[in-house]
Amino acid sequence: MSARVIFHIDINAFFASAHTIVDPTLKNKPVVVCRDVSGSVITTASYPAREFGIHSAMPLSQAKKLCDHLEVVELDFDLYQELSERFVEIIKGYTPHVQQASIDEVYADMTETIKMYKKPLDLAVNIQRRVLETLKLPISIGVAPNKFLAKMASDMKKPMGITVLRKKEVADKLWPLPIHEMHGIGKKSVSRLNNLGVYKIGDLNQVPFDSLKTVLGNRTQNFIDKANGIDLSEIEVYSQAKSIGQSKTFVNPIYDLDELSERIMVEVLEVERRSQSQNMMGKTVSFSLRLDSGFTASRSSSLNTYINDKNNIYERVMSLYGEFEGEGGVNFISVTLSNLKPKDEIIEQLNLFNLDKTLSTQDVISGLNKEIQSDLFMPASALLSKESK
DNA sequence: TCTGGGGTCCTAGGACCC
DNA sequence: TCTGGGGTCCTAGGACCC
Repeated sequence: MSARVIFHIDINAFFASAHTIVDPTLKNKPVVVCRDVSGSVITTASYPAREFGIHSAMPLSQAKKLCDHLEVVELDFDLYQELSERFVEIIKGYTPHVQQASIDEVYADMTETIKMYKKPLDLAVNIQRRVLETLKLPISIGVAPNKFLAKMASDMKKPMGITVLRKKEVADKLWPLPIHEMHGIGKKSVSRLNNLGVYKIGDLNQVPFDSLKTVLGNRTQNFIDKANGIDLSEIEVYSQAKSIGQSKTFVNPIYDLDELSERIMVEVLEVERRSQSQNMMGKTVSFSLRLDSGFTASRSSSLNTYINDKNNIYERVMSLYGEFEGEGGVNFISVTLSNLKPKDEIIEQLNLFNLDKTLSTQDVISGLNKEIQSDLFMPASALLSKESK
């Protein structure tokens, strides 16, 4: 197998950059994106803001102390979503092998595309220029033989960077990096790895495998491989959502059951709207909460059928909440539908099961057949009693 | 020091089946 | 009745990422 050419493309300071497009007067100014209320924290800081030492996750109050002429803009997810889609479309103009990794980054397999350019770097420059011209968004590009190295490369030069990372450069460019910069290693793992004497990525080669395994578990070999520039994972073009969830944090804890029920319904309605607009149905409903005591917990339950309507989701959620009712004020709630499947596939399966009954697809969809209707559309209360038998 | 909201993946125990 | 192994699904919690 010949070497692949993988690009990791990342929009720089995406949310802040997005608002600069809408309001060009923000250009080159210290801008932070977050809710402008006391106690909020910064989601994204523009590069000029970063020069003041401001960064994401910093409390807004602290940022204002560091920069007295700081511009604060509110989050606008519709704007980000639209720009994100247009960004992905541009990249898909270069290759069909594109994986969207998050709202502001993609992986793209450019192995074939790159043959049409004199120098590999020309392609990266071309993409960077096109995204800047058409969307006014600055991007950084990492070019490498696999996804992991491409991701690490794109992080090395920001904003508007292009970084090529070859496998033979791993010892020079990857090993000296602090272990926390390794994608997939977070705070908890960093301190535990430090205890083993692992401070830099290269140190993963210096510690016995069994010691590393106490921290990294089954992924130990995977991390060691990555530290040595090996990553065989594929670009996943057709990835569909695995869960759809909505959550809300309350400034003032909620004690009143009626009010809480309403707040829960708000999240349920959003989950319904999003799953229906994506034509997805789910088998598992999860509910989690945090009490003002700091107690957090989650409960989930799986049905033997797929749902995506508010009544079923809500009844399930409320029965999951029942366990915690009266335990104290509620600070945070989250409603998630998972075990998802496209509605088309569910209908197809139902048709297969019911071939001998000569059902038409329309019968199934409109729920004319009572048996199917009972499973797909019965209220949650009925499902509950049915399952508890 | 958990601030906020959207996710994914892993772990470990239990139930159940062959 | 116990011994032994393999696999899947469910559930709760945790780590991590953007």
